[in-house]
Amino acid sequence: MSTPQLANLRRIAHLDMDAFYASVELLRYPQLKGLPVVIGGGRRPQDADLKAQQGDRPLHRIPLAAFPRLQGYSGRGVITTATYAARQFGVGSAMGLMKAAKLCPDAILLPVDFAEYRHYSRTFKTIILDIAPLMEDRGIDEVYIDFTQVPGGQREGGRVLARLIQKSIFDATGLTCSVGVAPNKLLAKMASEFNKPNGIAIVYEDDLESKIWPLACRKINGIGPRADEKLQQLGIRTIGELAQQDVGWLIDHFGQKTGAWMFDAAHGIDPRPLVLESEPVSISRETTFERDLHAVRDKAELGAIFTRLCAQVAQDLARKSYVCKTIGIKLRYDDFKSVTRDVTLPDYTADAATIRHHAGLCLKRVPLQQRLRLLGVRVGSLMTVAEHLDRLKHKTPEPMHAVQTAMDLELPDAP
DNA sequence: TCTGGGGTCCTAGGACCC
DNA sequence: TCTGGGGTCCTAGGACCC
Repeated sequence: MSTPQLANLRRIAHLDMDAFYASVELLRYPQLKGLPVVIGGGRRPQDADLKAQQGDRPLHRIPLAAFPRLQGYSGRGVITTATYAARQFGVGSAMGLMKAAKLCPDAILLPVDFAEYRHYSRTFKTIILDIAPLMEDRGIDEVYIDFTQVPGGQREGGRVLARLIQKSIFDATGLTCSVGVAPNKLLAKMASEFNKPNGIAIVYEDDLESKIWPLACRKINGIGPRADEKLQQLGIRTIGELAQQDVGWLIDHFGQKTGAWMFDAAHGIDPRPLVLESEPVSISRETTFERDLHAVRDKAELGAIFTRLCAQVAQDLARKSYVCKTIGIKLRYDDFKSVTRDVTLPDYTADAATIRHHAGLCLKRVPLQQRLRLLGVRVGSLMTVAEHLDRLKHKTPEPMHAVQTAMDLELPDAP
């Protein structure tokens, strides 16, 4: 059979699990189906015990009068996710618990259980990889998938394969997801929002004007609240309006890189390939205190937290088999302003005491009169332990400029 | 009753080198 | 002595995303 091979259209899918955390919780507490449920809250040491005791019974309702203090919440928690029933009330992620309680007093609050979500995350990604091997991991509940060369990936513009993946995930987990399929990641990401939940949307190049241009600029992945506000001040609200602008004018207002990118994005152009694997750039731990702390008056408490954060970072490095060369801190004052300080060492390390020492020196470089609400420890300039050992073994005293200098010095002797 | 935690990438200035 | 230009690394801050 020598059927002429039709040129395959590039078909990129974006898959987004629907209300992921909440849906996982509904698997555990099916009696909450249809009710407004929010996931989030502060850290509560007793949550694990509560969960064990209560079994499949729902936990707390907010606000229950004196919520949150009586229930042990710090009052500083935010909503991580909400069921669609809760979203009807205007409750959404990143919202403070107190505000959520006002908007939807009958919502049921569940504490987050990352171990459980990670389990389901691994499960659905494994299912996808079995069907379509080119997948970019975009976090716990999102992926991009290249449909282009997958058998059936071109049928109905990708709809058939999207349906197969949806069904496979649902059959294995009971979870639903939404899929957008388009010529590139940018458009696929937008398309996956079109028919939520449990929807599929197919976008072709020719759909740009009808399906993309009417959308708000904010729908472009990469245009956040700040850029959106600036665009609005310039009188630009929709992607279509953005597309009408002169690229030079956009560059004047947003800089070379961002301006040119915005112009391309508004025209549906996105050349980014899928990133199938990547190495971490940094590892960090941070915590918001139950109450604002003062560097002097709460020295002991702060010191203990600081040391614990460093130990956690060191543990993370060890668990992931990395060493680091840059050590830094982040703190947030009671007025919510943040500062960072970091230092790059001559040698790599993964040692908790070393991290604690240099993080401590960083802390000394920062004003500490004001109360603090958050402290964080971060390490960067990472290298895998394997590569680090390898370099030590081969004694490559890396600095390339030194090598270059040596070569330069030899040049006059060359024939 | 303000605003979590874990990341990535970009910008911009200064140091330092060629 | 002055001028210039490119490149890399380091540091601080900020936008954005999940």
